[in-house]
Amino acid sequence: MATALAPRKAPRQARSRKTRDAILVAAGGILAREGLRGLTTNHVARAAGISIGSLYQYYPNKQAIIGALLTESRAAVLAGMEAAAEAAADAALDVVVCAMVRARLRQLFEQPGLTEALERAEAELPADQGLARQRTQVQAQVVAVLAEYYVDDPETVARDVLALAEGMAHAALRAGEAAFEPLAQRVERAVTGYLAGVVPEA
Amino acid sequence: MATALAPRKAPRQARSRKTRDAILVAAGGILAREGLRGLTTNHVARAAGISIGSLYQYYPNKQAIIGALLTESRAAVLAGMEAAAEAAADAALDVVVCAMVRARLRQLFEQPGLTEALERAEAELPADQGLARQRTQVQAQVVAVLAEYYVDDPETVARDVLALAEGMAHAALRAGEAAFEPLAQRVERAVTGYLAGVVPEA
Amino acid sequence: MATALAPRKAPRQARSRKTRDAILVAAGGILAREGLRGLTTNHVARAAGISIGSLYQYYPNKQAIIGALLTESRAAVLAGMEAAAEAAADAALDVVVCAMVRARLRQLFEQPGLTEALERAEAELPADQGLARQRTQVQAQVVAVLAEYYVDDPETVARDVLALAEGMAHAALRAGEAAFEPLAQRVERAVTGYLAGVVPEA
Amino acid sequence: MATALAPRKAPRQARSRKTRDAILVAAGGILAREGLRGLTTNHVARAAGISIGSLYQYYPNKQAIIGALLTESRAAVLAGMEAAAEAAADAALDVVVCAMVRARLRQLFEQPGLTEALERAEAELPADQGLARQRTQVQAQVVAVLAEYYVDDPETVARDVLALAEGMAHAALRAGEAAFEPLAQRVERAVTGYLAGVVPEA
DNA sequence: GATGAATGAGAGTTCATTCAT
DNA sequence: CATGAATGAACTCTCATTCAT
Repeated sequence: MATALAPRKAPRQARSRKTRDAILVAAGGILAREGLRGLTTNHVARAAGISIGSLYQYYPNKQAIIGALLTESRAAVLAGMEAAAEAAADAALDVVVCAMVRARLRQLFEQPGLTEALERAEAELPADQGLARQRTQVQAQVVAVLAEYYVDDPETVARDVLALAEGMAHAALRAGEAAFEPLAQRVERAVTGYLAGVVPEA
Repeated sequence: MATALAPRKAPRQARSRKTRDAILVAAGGILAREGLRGLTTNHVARAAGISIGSLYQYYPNKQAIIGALLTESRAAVLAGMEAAAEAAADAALDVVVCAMVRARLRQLFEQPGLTEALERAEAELPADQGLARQRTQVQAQVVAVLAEYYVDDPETVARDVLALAEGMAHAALRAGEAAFEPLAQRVERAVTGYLAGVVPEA
Repeated sequence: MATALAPRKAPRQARSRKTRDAILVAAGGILAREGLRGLTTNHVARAAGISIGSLYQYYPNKQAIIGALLTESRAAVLAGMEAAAEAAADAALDVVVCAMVRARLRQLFEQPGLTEALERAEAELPADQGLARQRTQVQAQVVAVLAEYYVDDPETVARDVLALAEGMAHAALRAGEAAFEPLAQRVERAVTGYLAGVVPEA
Repeated sequence: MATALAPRKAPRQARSRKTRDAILVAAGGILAREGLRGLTTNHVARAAGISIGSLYQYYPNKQAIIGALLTESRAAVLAGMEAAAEAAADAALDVVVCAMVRARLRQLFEQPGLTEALERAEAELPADQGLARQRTQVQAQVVAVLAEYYVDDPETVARDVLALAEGMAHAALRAGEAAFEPLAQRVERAVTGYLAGVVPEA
């Protein structure tokens, strides 16, 4: 009964995969530039250089496109954060967390506007289990690290850290900041300050 | 082409003002409960207990309603933050800033969902000068305080502080947190930590 | 979850009622002339001399229009058959039944094509309780009479009688027969013949 | 404008004929199960285990498939009725007619749903000469018998008899009757009764 | 011949907005 | 001023049909 959010056909052939990706790229661009209001299926199809019928061969409905965009976006964060966590393994807690946060920030900077628009879009979407799970996974990755350091209430801490970083990044991007490093350092200050009251004395 | 966002007529008469407010209350409730998707003009009119025709006597279009809601919301923050700043006058920088941030947080908690939905709505609206100015004013109030303490680049600092607080609050509310004080203290930790690297030794 | 088939608003004002009826008349005409394929909402609106938006103020969806048409059609049969049954009260069984059948036939002749098209349309519609109940009522009226005469298995008999009459009428109309009486008499012959093997000796 | 309803190529090769039949079987099944609404060309192709492109190699359009289904169905009736008529040759008029009617009923019972759906489908199709002729042939076969017995207006009688039988059968099937014989006997009663007023004393 | 990706006209439906009453 | 019926552009999605591979 719940609308399927899964893409429609597995892209076995190279051409198919290209079309599928072209749709996502087009949709992402529109979403970032014009917001959810501008994201009409016809508009996406035109921007992707395909017909509306083709679009619906790849995605069963508009939500599925947004869902795929979200999935892709979150997979990228997850991958980035995982890599960062591994690279910083065995460092102090705040160092590891900051590394993960940086990975997240980098993504926000690479697709300015898109991530924010996507999250706004998700809020307007009917609730979907798959998407909810994905949203949790990003946080869960931070939780895992925090747990290793015996941080109390790691869920809340992870949520706080990610939320403050994202909040700052969105505001900075909206204000026109283009440089990554200065923002990253300011975020790190906030994160470190926040964590100072959380880390057990070890 | 630029649609006027100003309300249509000055509410000189008491009845007019009441109707105007009823529209905003109805719209705000719907926005908080059902998101931008559920906010249709007919729906608002019905919820406000008036006809669709009357609604358009008070607001020239849907955007104007959202604009009024945003204006109202921001006026409340401004008032709250101003009061907080005065009450904490002459205290240490972080104390004053935290007091202002608390005022902001309190508003977010009082209308959970609405503020967030309102901001999402604003992002989807065509850019409007008036609203942009308002957004700046909230930040400007913090900037004014920071400047008194000779903080460097007060615009960025103000933006950062507000953004991290709002980010954390939204995440907490979405996660179902209902208690104000715990969140406020966590936010203060982040703000204080962030500010520590900013305050001149003076 | 099941699509509502009920009309949207009660037509209190005369104008409203007129529009509602105009929609049904237009839809009925199209259905009779062009079949379900030709029955598009835009087509109906145009034929009714209203805008598509207005159409949807009166009926929540296309099915509801078909449903209303069916309801109207069945109400007419029911009324006609009831009147016929009363007028023929106390007559012999076959006389009463034939009177009812005639009432049914008369309706089929008055709106040639429509009844048939409506039934075809109903078959393509998702099952709806309300409609199913209505369909039963026509038969139930015959059952009631048969029961009074102690006919065995009145449900089957009623179904048979109505079905043979309708089958003959549809075929006759499709073949271009325009005169009512000759057909009615042929149907009566079949009905009487059929009933002869059914009536208890009394 | 008049779309050709004839199949596209003569099935000279065995494989061709098999594919052609597979298409019809698939289409017939879908039509019986899901009605005209469910009968999409892509759906048929998938159910037949071929590609949509291949489907269009065998039938020039969707109507042609329905047309072929109707042709097949009617050929079967014709054959059945012819055999029945021969087997009952020289019997009394009503015996012969009833035998033919039984043949028709048997077909309806063998493919419950399909024949009815097929007839509904035909009514929604644009009028086609070929199909109209076929429809006449079934009737013509009864006419031929009636004529032998010097029945007056044999066309009308044939139409009536077939129509009442089909009407009763469709209603019975829709009501869930599964047994053939009881229905057949009821139909025979109606037919015999009807014919009683028709046969010349001769 | 077979395939299935691609096409696009057109269907159902919504909703901001207007205007006669 | 209030009402709410009416409007129609715009949106999502389907499906018969084509055509390059």
